[in-house]
Amino acid sequence: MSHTVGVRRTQKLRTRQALLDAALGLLEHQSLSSLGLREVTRAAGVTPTAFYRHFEDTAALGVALVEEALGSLHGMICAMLAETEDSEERLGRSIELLMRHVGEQPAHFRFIAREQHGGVGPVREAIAAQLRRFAEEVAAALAEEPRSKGWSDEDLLMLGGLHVDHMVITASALLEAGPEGEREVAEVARRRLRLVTLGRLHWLDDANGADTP
Amino acid sequence: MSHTVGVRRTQKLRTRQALLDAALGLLEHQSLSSLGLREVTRAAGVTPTAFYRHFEDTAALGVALVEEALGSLHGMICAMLAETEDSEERLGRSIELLMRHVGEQPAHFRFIAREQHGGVGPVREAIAAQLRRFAEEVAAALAEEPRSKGWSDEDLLMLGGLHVDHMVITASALLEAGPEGEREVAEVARRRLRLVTLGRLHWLDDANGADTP
DNA sequence: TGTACATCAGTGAACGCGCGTTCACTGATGTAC
DNA sequence: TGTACATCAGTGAACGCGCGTTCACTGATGTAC
Repeated sequence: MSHTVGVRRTQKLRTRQALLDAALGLLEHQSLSSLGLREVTRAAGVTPTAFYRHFEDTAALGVALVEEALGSLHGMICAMLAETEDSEERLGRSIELLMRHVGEQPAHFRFIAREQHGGVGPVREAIAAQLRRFAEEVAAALAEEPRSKGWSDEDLLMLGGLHVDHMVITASALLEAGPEGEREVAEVARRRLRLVTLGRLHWLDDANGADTP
Repeated sequence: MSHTVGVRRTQKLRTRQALLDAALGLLEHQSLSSLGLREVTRAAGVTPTAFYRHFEDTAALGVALVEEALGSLHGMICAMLAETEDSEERLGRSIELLMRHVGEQPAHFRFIAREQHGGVGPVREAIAAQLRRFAEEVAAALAEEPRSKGWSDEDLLMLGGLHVDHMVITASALLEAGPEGEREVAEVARRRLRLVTLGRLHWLDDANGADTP
């Protein structure tokens, strides 16, 4: 047992995680571009200099947080797709699923919503790239359904993106509303989703891309 | 001519405007929660202490910026409603209108998109209140249309909110895309809008609120 | 297994800097008579 | 119209503070023989 799976490596990862957790907590009430390095290390219980063993600066930490947060988002989307075959009832389920995930990982969703259009370029780009990937996954899942017959890849991607954007907006609205306003936000989100689904059903009736009167 | 419309008042307003303009410029590459008071006064060409003659702190300046930015947004929405009676063709026009406004006032749209979910509570609330008002205006305008017959106020508000959110998202995407990606973003936005409009046409066909199989 | 050396995560002191805020001030603008 | 006083937008010096970053360090963990 020359190295019991690397005590040093383990401890280093533990500290790194403490930094990420501390940062995520602090980001509940401010945005990344105002997050201080010393503030994070103080909350994590290490010296300021230790920070540099893990990240170049707070922007790099932000990018790492994107990876982490979108892990939970990805889990959420997979669960959504597994439960959903797009009937009205399951559509309601997907909102409930989102509510549960937001309740369990509020900080992750808040971080994504806040930094999606935030002031730190690299983080914004990382989020955009991941959300695009999610939109593609949703589009691929939608393509499997019978009612997507005749749909172009382009239109499926458009629809996937619409669902992803709607998810982020709804998550943010749920966080903003708090427990008391939750049900109302969910109800409106459900109706929006129903509207989109109705549009989807009639997408091919119409001349589609045309601007006929 | 004891007071030629108030030289003092005029000059004060000029300085105030200089502070707002300077801040809006600086906010292109950062978010409000990291904007410094000295940074703003430096860019505006006054001493740091002069700031306090106009705003209590940078958060208050942010709230003032919301008022200003949403003036141009409001103009945009009125123009949209004036040109729009919801035919497919006019729907395309509304996107072009948005592109023009975003091109003319990029800083205002960027500010709203960035701070809508940003780290400064009072600003977030001010934006939310104004966007809700806009959603109501859009809902009221939609209510006037013949094809809104049978729609409940609740559903009209839901649709208005969907359009407002879509507008903000599209504006942000246009800014992110820059001149070269602009047309593609506009095309996707147009298709999303068409999907929503199709859903709207068939909203009452369906049992509406029901979860029938 | 035991020893001698290398690695490196985290420390603690020190630095220069820009921050937000206070204060007493100045001098142009406004007001009263 | 002219004069004497009040107002107040903007000044400039000063403050204490926390920031990001540097540096030489310590001592537990890892490695080679």
